[in-house]
Amino acid sequence: MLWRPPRAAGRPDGTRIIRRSSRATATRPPFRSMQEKYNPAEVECAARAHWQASQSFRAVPRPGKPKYYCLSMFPYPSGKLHMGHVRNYTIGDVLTRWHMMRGFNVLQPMGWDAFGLPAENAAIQNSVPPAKWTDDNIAYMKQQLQSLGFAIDWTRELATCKPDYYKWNQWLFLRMLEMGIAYKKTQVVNWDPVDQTVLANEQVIDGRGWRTGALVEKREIPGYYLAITQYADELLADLDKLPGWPERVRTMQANWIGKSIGVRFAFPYELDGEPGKLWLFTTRADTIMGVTFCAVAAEHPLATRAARDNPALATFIDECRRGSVMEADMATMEKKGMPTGIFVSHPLTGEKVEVWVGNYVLMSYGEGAVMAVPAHDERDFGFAKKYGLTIKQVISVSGQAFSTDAWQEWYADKQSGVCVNSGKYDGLGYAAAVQAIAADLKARSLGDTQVQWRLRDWGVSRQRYWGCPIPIVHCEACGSVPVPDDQLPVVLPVECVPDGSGNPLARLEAFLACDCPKCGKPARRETDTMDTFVDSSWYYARFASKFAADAMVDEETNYWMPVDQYIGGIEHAILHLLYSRFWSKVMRDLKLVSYDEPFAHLLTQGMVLNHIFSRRGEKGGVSYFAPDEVDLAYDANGKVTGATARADGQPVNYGGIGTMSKSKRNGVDPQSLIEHYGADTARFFMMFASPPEQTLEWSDAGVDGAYRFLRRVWAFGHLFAGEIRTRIGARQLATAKLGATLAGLRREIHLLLKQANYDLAKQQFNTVASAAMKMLNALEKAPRDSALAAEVVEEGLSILLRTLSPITPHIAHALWCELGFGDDILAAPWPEPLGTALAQDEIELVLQVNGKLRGSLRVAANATTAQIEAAALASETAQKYMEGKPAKRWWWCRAGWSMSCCEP
RNA sequence: GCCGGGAUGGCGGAAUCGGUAGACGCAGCGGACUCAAAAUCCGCCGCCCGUGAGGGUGUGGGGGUUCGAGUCCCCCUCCCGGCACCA
Repeated sequence: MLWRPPRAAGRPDGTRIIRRSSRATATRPPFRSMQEKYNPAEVECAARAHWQASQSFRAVPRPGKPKYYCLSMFPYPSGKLHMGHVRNYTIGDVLTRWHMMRGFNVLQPMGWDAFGLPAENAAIQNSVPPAKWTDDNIAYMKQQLQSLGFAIDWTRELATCKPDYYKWNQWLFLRMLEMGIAYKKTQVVNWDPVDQTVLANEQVIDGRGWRTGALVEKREIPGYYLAITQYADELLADLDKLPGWPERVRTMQANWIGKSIGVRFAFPYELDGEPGKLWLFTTRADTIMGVTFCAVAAEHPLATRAARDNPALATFIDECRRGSVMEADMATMEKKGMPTGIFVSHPLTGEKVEVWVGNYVLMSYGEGAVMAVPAHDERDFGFAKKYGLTIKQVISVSGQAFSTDAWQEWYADKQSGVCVNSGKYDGLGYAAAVQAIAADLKARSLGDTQVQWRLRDWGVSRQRYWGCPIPIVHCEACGSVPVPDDQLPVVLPVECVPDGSGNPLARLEAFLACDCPKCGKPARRETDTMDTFVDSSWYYARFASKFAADAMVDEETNYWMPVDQYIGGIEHAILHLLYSRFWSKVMRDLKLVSYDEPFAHLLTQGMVLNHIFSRRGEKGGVSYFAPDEVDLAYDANGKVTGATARADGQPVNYGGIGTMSKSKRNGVDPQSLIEHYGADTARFFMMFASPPEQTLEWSDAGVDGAYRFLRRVWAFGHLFAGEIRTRIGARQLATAKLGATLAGLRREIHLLLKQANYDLAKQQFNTVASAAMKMLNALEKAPRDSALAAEVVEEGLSILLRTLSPITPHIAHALWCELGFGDDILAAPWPEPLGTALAQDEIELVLQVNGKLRGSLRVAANATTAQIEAAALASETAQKYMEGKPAKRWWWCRAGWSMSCCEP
């Protein structure tokens, strides 16, 4: 869809900015024709028309210019833009435009993460096909994005729900099957027994299905996995290749991958006359002599066997099946267990150890069994206390007394403990004990050291309709057969309307029926679709490519990739970013791309919050009030003392601050903001209110302040055009000697510019906005009575407009043209502070005595240390606070100012 | 529960390498302009004591290092993100 101005104002050719007054002033220079009042709608319309006409954001490879690929996480088309999007994309746009002005060849694309659950929920609610709902949302949100003036190359737009995109999900999945990376095994899912359907974790509320209220069960079904663990070593090691990522994200990923070296070993047993081995893994082999029981998962073969002739245990195992599969729930739920009556032998002592079934042991993790050392593991300790099991101390820390009464932190200490009650291992520390015990287990062929990863393989099968079909055909004779490349894509039918009771694909004969690619006989298609994280694992590479019909990516990808700056929410710190890194490495191993890591620099932006107001209803329910439906009362200090609903004047409760959400009614619609104030105000407030990585609190008053500032910028431009600019004669600023006032003003502007440039490099945009405000404050107070003064102001204004332009591009563009600085501010060079402007004759020093601030001192900028010390000692401050004693020590701090100190 | 992060006036936040805490903005208070209002402009604004000059105190709480700590170290509290099927 082509860009269309939302209103009729302005001309699409973009050659002139303001039309209304142009007839009366047609013969004057353009800067004299500008309107006195800031009219954001006109200004923004015209600026966008200019960018559209000159194809300003079309990105093509240009050898010889440094490239900059700036990518914001693409949105899920949920209906309309929310403030989080506005914030995310404004950050990206500021970086994009800043780099454009600094001579980079910039690519900033945009697209749609278009498969996912909300489309199915909307279908259930409104009986709209997910495809239609999604397409409508994309059209609306695209128009919203365009009205915000982002410097996006829309020729590269893509949506992951379109066959020309997801074909390549399927194609790469088939390559992964060939490589042995994709494979099939059972997975545990949430099962709603009433709707007979698999539920997502978010559809399980307090252990019940969201629609039916039925108790959710765990169910094992087959599914496809991607062996991300084959890349675990590289994913961990390559974190060191990402210095442009926040330290905390790298730490989170490293912990998630979770490399640990431990011991995998077995407890031998004999059951039903057959010998067997209970395998398990531990990182605390040094405590092996303290094992008093073992625990297995409810689905473990030993548990199943024991339940055969133990109805109580069978009931307990059944109970374990109910409940959520989420790790957070598993970790916080009450630990329960039951003995199986089966005993295994301790691999080193031969002692009999009983096997229990524990609801906290996961079959899908490790071997589905754990050794229990109640004395040195907090969870085992609680479990043993609850069921009266033996607690045997085998680690001691000198000076600490062990007691089974209560758990103490040091019981689990690896650093300072040594083995006790452990026979030949007594006295050994952690590392030595693990080594000795592993060697002994190996000698008995009952175990060995093993590297263990916390990271699990990525289950990609989803029993849902609105996703990318998994390209597999099920044939009675041939089994699961991959769809041949020349039959791709397997197209998802777009007319289905899910109703919440299972996947509609499973009932759609037109989709299901097919011929087996191998034997040609009638067969059935796989109805599972792929996790939507697959879609978002490689979209950045497609953006950088020419969208070829016959290739996943082409050569151009290697020009733009890796992404120089990736921007998105901190909530994606682990899964999306890890999956993308993994997918990139697979593509690299297939020689599709030439990079190891997809994202060179990462900026994780904080969430957008707003105030929450509520009132408890007569029946006990809580109703929420939107912030604009509430009046606040203040005390004399400006502190909020209460709130009342505008509708009825009755008090409402202030519920603090929280993420914007529909249910709390505290969301702010970007659309109304844009219509009311314009995109520049929205963008400026977003950048000014807090630094990108922190949460941002919404404030209507703050938005007003941003709007007020932009009006002042406009008014100053008008003043400059009418009064100041006419004073400028022969250009003399480069050579003239400025008086103290003008030199001070010029120095202030250049100092602010220096700070703004520093902060841009740090990606701290709130202080860039604040520097622009300070520049305007200085310019408004500036003398303007001479040609030289006018020239200083002109220079300052040109710096201000350029500093502002990445944040508020429309108004900066309009004023730049109107005031005669040039045709296109995007083509103007980014300003740099001048040494001559920053120089000063005198500097102010601060005096501290014993670390306390006591006074200040002005000295010549070129004064020597000795001169400054002499002046400091002679100062009133020294007389008063040093009581005539000589300074014992001096400290000199940062350049530009310093301080001194004496000790008593 | 585990992993990661955060806490500075009435509010959002600033303080670049351990060196003037509170820049900039919002809210509030006082004033100018106006018939009036809006808009705009000027001034004040951490807390306590003091008429004032000035003094003390202060960056979630407790301890420590240092001439000097919002910043570094240890302990604690509260809040937020993630926990593998929300995206």
